[in-house]
Amino acid sequence: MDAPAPRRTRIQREKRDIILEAALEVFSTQGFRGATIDQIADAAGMSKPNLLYYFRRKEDIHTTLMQRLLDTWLAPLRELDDVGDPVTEIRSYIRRKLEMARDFPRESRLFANEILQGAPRIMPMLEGELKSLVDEKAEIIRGWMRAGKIAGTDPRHLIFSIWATTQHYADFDVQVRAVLGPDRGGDGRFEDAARFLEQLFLTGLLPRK
Amino acid sequence: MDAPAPRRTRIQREKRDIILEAALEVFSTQGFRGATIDQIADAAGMSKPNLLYYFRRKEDIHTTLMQRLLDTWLAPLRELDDVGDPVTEIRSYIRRKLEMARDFPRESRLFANEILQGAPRIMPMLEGELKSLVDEKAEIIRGWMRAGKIAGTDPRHLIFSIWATTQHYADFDVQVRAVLGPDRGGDGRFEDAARFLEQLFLTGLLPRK
DNA sequence: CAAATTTTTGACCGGATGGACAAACGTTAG
DNA sequence: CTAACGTTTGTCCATCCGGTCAAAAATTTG
Repeated sequence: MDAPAPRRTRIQREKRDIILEAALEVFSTQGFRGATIDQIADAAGMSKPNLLYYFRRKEDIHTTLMQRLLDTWLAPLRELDDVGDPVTEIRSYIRRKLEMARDFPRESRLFANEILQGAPRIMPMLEGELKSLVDEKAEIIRGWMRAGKIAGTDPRHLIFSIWATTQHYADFDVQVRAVLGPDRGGDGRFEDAARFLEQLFLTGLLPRK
Repeated sequence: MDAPAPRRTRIQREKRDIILEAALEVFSTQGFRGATIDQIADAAGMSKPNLLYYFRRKEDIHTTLMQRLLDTWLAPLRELDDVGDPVTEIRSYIRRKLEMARDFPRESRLFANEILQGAPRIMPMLEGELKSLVDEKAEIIRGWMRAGKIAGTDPRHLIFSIWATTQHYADFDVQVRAVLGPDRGGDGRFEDAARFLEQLFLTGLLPRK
C-alpha cells in the first residue's frame, strides 16, 4: 500500500475541497500547463502560499482531481450488466452518460484535456483499469449480439460512439450553443439530445417501412 | 479590406510554412497557453528570434493556423447537397469526416483545444459562418425527412453526432489505442470504425427482424 | 563587384510563474 | 494562561516566457 493514511483536520478537509473545486474550474478550461496556481488560488479565495500549504505542488492538485474523477467517470459503464433487457440496458447507459455530461461538464472537459494532451498522467490507468472494464462490458454486449437481442457489430466501437456523442455536449458546449442559438422554450437542449440519441442508437436513420 | 496584400519572398513563404507545421504539432497537444514559442521554434529547427521575424507574436501563428484550418474543416459539410440519394449523401459525409479524422488528427485536436477553452478566438466564426452553414444543411436534411427518405429527427443533433463520433477517433486517439490494444492485422481501426458508424447511423442497434 | 535588402543570431528585458521560507496569527489541549 | 500545534501571509527567489534590439551574416539587386 502506498497511501500512508493521511490524517487530516476538519479545516484541511474543507480547504482541500474548496481548492479542488476551484482547480476543476481552471484546469478544465486551461489545461494543466495553461492553468496557473495564482488563478486557482484566486478562484478558491485564498493566497498562493496558503494554497501551497494544502497541496505542495501544482501537479498534486491535478493528480488528486484526476483520481477522484475517474471513479465517477466510469460508474455509468460499471452499472451496465447482464440482468434485464439488453435494449433497456444500453438505453439507460446512454441516458446516464448524457446526464453526466449535463451535470458534470467540467469533469468531462478535464478528462478531454488530459486525453488531448496525450494522457501523460493517466496512461497506465487507460491501459489497465479502463481497458479491462471495456473488455468486460464488450463481452457482455457481444453476448447480446450472439443471442440476437441486438444487431451484431463491434461492441467497443459502440462504446466509443456512446462516449463521443454524449461527452460532445459537455466538451463542445460552446459550439453546440453557438449553432443552436438561444434556448427558446421547449424542454431544452438536454431532452432534445436525449431523444435524438435514443432514436439514433436504436433505429438509425433509415425510414421505418 | 483589412488584408493589405502581404508581398512575400520565396524564403518567407517556405519558412512560414515550416513554422505553421511545427506550431500545429505543438498547439494541438498543448493548447494555446500551454505551448511556448521556444517549443515551436525548436520543432521548426530555428531560433526563437528568427521565428519571431516571420510571425511577430505567438497569437499571429495561432490565428493564421486557425484561418487555414477552418476552410478545410468545413469542406466535408459544404459538399453535402440536395442532388443524389439522401442515404448516400449522409453516408459519404460520414466517410469524408472520418477520413479527415484519420488524415488530419492534429487539425482536429487544434480545433478541439480551441473549443474546450471556450473558443475565445473563433467565437464570431462559430456564431456566423458555422451556424449558417449548419442551418443551411439542416434544412436540406429536413427536406429529406419530410419526403420520407430518412427517419424524422432533429437534423442539427444529427450533424453533432456525426462530428462527435468521427472526431473522437482523432481527439481521443490515445484512449482508443489504449482500449483496442495493439493493431493486430485485419484492415485496421479505420475500416472497423467506418463499418461500425455506417451501421449505427443507418440501421441502429435494434435487430433486423 | 558593391550597395541595398533580407535573414539570422546572441544578448537582453520585464513580467509571470512555480515554489520556498520564516515570521505572524489563530486555535486548542493541558 | 501557556505551550504546542495548525493556519495564514508577505517576501523572496530562480526559472521560464513573450518579445525587443542591434549587429552580423547571407542574399538579392544594380
